Amino acid sequence: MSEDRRRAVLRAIVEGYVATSEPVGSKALADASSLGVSSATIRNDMAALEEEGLIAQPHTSAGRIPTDAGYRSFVDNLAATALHDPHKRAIQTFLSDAVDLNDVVERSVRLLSQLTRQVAVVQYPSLRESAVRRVELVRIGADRALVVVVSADARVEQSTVALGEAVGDEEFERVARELNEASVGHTPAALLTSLTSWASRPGQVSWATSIADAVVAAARGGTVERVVFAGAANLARAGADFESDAIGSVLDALEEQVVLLRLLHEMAAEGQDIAVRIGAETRTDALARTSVIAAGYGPSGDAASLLGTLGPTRMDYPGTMAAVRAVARYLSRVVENE
Amino acid sequence: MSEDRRRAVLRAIVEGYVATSEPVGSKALADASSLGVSSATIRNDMAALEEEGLIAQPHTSAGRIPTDAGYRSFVDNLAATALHDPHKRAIQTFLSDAVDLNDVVERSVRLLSQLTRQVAVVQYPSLRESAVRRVELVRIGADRALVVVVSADARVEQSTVALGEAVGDEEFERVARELNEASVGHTPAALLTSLTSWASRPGQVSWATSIADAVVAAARGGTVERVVFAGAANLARAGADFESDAIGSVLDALEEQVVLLRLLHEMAAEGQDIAVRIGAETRTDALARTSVIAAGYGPSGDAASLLGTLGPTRMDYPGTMAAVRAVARYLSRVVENE
DNA sequence: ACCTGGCACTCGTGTGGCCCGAGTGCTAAT
DNA sequence: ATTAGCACTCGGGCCACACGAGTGCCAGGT
Repeated sequence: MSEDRRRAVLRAIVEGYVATSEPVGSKALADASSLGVSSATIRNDMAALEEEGLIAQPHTSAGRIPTDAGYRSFVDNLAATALHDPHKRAIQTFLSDAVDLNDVVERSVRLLSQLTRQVAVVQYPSLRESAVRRVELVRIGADRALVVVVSADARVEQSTVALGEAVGDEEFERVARELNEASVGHTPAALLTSLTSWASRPGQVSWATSIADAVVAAARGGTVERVVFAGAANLARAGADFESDAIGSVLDALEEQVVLLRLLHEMAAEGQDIAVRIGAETRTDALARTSVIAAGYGPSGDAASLLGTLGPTRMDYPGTMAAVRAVARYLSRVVENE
Repeated sequence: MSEDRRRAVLRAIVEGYVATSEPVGSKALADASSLGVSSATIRNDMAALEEEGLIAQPHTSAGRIPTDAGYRSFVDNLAATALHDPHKRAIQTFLSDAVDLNDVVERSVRLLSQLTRQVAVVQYPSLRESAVRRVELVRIGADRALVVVVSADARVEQSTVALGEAVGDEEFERVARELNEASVGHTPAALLTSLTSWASRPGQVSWATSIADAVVAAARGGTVERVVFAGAANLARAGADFESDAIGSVLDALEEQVVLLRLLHEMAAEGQDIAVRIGAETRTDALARTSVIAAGYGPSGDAASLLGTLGPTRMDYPGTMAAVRAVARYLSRVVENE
């Protein structure tokens, strides 16, 4: 009862079930697969695999399907698969046409959902450590101002501030100048101290604090975590794998962002180049029948943001992982050049 | 055979079917409803309604359900319904906490989807006619610049421009100053002429045209039409009304934006305060089994943007219409004050 | 002219019984 | 350790049947 063959049987079961979505039996395996043994032998192996909890049978007189643990074992014993060439080219052409960061993210998420035929998720690049390049103060009406913060990585964040009193032009200009002096070149962390001291300078205008707060918030703005997703339709298409109200729960979780972000963070913390959560491993009720595959991306080495896919546990893991890896790599490159 | 009673019967059928999602028969109507006639009479009316094409029976021995035309007639004969008080309050509290335009839109779409238990759609306010308030040019690297355009209605649009050559600081500053002089106060339309002449001024730097183009595009940027949606899960929940791959098509259409935008435009063109498209009236294959309810919103009188809901044709039209109307009204108010 | 009670008819759905075959586990032989 | 053979299980498909909801129509009443 060679250990190797048992792994091969498991792999064949996973692949068969993923391909047909029907439980696979020992006979079919013996006929179709390249393991040169009889169905009886395979049955013995299956019994062992079931003992280990890697496969299960839906009813007594049916074939076997992988359990979550079975998929896990399958994934862990997986050699990295190369992406198909046409897919590679698709990524290049798709992403190279993007005009700005939003567009890049938007395109990436669509692309990934098309490549994998799953729900794709891309977290906006988080720009924790980028310094402030410029702060602009623009008047709107007598007692309101628009704060625009441009960061070193070409992100623009904005917010409006109520000044609380009518302010004259010269004063406004002066404050704007001072504000720039106190802000430019600082990271969000440093900003906090430098602007607090600026705002509490003796004789400072009363609305300086509001402005300072707004600048700090805006500079941090890039840190506000957002995810975009695409391909929700693919969930519905894989309908056979869910009862229809389960689809609803999954969609809810997607819109809920928070849940998904927490999960992505946990996965990032594991520190591999690509992370896979299968079924209950997501530790999220709504996602109990789904798997999430995620990879980090970002400027060289610093994979601070995440992207990935979500789909039924019965999915093509090697192919999806290859696509996620590839898109993450290309996206890193694009972000770096921006 | 009074015309009035026939309308009442139709209304009762619609309401019954919407409530129970089961075909309603003559007996049930006679018992439950307040029309004081026997089931036989109702049967006659039903036969007439069926003749008119307003109702149909799924099989011979079943009750009747409304056709698209039946819903249409029902909606057309509808008096405006008031919104429930708790809902009214929900709208107020929900929207008054918003911090900026993005947030307002985001909150609105979620709110609307919760109120109606349908998919909600909000088009970003289109700001065609707002003048440029300020243009900022920021350097990124030696030969790239970030163009930030702030418009009078406090929108910020940005894009990056390749300059094509390394540019010195003083020159850069000078161009930035000139650019502002030539831009500020102009509407996008006026910008086009003023910036073209500026860029073709004798002795002008070679990259002036690229910059000018970027500014014009950014100023127009508010016109880029985008819709956001929320509540896709509600579609899945109403699963009984769709085969599961129909849900997929609808989700595709939602992500496809273009289709939806075209539809919303058509509806806006009809010029009522609220527009309803039922089933095939959407003239979109993917939406053949759904209805769309849309209303315009925007600064007083100028209802230039749209918002609405989308759901199965079997929906609560009066309630949904009331919610759409209410959110449109509140959103108009908010946008006006911004 | 309109409404109503009655009655025959249709047909979709739910139920129970049946068989078939895929797939298994076990055992004995190689 | 592998294989062939065999008895066994059980889910799904099929058929027949009865039930009942709902209809259409007609004749009689107001």
